Amino acid sequence: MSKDERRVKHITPKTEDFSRWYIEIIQKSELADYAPMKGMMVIRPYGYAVWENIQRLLDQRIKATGHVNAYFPLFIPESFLQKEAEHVQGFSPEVAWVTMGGKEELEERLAVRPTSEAIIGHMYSKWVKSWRDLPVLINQWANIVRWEKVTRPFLRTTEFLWQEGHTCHETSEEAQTETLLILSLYKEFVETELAIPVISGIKSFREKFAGAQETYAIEALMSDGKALQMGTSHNLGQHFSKAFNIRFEDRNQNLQYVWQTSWGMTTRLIGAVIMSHGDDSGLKLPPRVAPIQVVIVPISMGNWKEDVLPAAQAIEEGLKKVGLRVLLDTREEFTPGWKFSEYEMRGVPLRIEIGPRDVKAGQAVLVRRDTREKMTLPLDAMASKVPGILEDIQASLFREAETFLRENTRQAGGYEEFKDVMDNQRGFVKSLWCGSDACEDKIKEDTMATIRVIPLELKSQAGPGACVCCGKEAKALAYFARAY
RNA sequence: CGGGGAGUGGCGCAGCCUGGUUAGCGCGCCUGCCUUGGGAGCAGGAGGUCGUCGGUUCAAAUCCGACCUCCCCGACCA
Repeated sequence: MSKDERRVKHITPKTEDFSRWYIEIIQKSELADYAPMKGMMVIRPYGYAVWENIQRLLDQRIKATGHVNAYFPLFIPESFLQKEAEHVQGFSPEVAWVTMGGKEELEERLAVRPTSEAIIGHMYSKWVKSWRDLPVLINQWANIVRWEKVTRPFLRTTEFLWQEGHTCHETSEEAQTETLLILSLYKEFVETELAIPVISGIKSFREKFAGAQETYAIEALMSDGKALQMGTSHNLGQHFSKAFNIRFEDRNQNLQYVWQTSWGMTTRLIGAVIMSHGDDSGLKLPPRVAPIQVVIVPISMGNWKEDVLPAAQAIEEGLKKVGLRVLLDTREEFTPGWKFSEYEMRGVPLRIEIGPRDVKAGQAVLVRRDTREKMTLPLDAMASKVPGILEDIQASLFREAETFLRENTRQAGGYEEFKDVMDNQRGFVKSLWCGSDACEDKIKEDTMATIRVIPLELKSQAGPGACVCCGKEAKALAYFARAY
C-alpha cells in the first residue's frame, strides 16, 4: 500500500461512490450529523462556523446594497398561504402544520414557514401607504421547514437556514432592476467567497418559483457532473401585492399595487463547497470561509516545548495580528502525521509545520491543502507572506472549478447527441429550445435533465435555429443538466 | 410516496440462515511507559437493554409483525 493510499484509507473515494463520499466527508470532518428525526441534521460547530462566515460575508453585501435586516414570525396562518393561488399549490405538499396549542386545537392551523412571502406580504400591506414608503428593502435570516420526501445533508433537509430578501418597489422596472442586482450579487458572492463559478440566468416556467412572475437563478456544476441551484432571485410582479393588497398612492395620486421581489440563499451553499472542491482526502475549504485558515503543527520531538513551541506561538500571534483564523495544535496525544491527515480531511487551506530543524534554520514548512505543494518560509516572513498564499489558494480553487465547468459544458445540436452527452458525460449541455413545456417534459423524461437556466447574455444568441428536441423554431438557448 | 438494501459499544464489521450460559473482532477511547518530520509501539482497562415496540418460545441479536431511521434507484423540491 502506498503512502497515499494509507492516508485516505477511511474515506470512500469520490470516483467510487460520490454520494457515500459526500456523506462520509460531512460526518468525519464534523460539519454535521444526523438528528434522530427523518431528514433533519445537526450543524456541528465546524459546519456552523462555515455558515457564520457565509452569513457575515453575504450580509455585508446585502447591507451594502441598501437592505436592512428584520425578523418575521415562524408561523403563518393557513389563510395567508392560500391568498396566492399558485403559491399555495406549489408549497402545500411540503408544509408542516401546527394544529394544537398545548391541549387545545387551533381554530386555524398554522404553517411552519416554507418561505415567508405570505406573512411578509401581510405586514407590508400595513406598512406601505405612499410612494414615499418605497422601496422597502428588507432581508431576514431565518430557518425554514419543508417536508421533503428525499433529503440529504445540506442539500435538502427538512429544516434549513437561509436568508430571504423581500422588497417592494414603485415600478415594474425597479423590481426588475432589483431582481437582477441580487442575481449578480449572488453570483459575485459565490464566485468570490466560495470559489465556485456559476452560470446565471432565467428559469423556465416549469422551474420558476411558485407565485413568481419570473425566477432567476445561479447554478453551479458539482464535480460529479450534476448541477446545483445555489441561489434564486424572483421578480414577483404584482402577484403578491394583489393577493395581500399592498397598495400605495403614487406620485400622481393614483392608487397602485407595489412591485415586489424575493430572493434567497441557503445552507445548501455548504454542500456546494463540499462537492465543488473536495477530493479523496476530504474537504478543501476556500480560505475566505474556512473556520481555520491556517493550522500550525509543531513537531513535538525532544523537549519541543522549549525548542519549538515558542516559535510556533510567535507564528500564531503574528498571523492572528494580520487577521487570520489560526489554530496552533499543541495536543500531545496525536502525532504530527495524524494531524496532517486530519486537517487535510477537514479542509484547512494551509498547514505550517515547524520542528527543531526549522527553528534552527529560522524557518517553517508550509503545505497547501489544494495542491499539497510544500515550501519553506523564513519565520519573520510569515505574517507578510501567508495572506497572499491564502489568496492564491482561493484563486486557484476558483480556477480549477472554472476549468471543470468549462470542460463540462457542451453544445448539442441534435437530440441523439444531447442524449448521448447526458448519459455518458453529464455536465451542462447548451442547446436551443422552442420554449414549450412539452419539449422540456420530454427531455426530462428521456434524459432526467432539466433546464437549469436560460442565460441572459445568450438570449440574443438564440437567433434562428431549431429546438434540440422537436426541431421547431427555437426561442432560447438553454443550459440543461441533471440536477440535485 | 413507490422499488431495493441496511440498522449489533464512538466508527467499521462478524454472529442471525440452523434460537441455548458471561455477544465477538479491528479501529477509536481511558491509564501508564515510550514515542513524535505523513494517521507509532507495548501493557493494562472502560464501554453494548443487539434501532423501537409487540409476538412466538422453557429460552430471541437470531424466528414473526408493526413502527422509526439511514443509504441507493425513481416521482417531488433550495
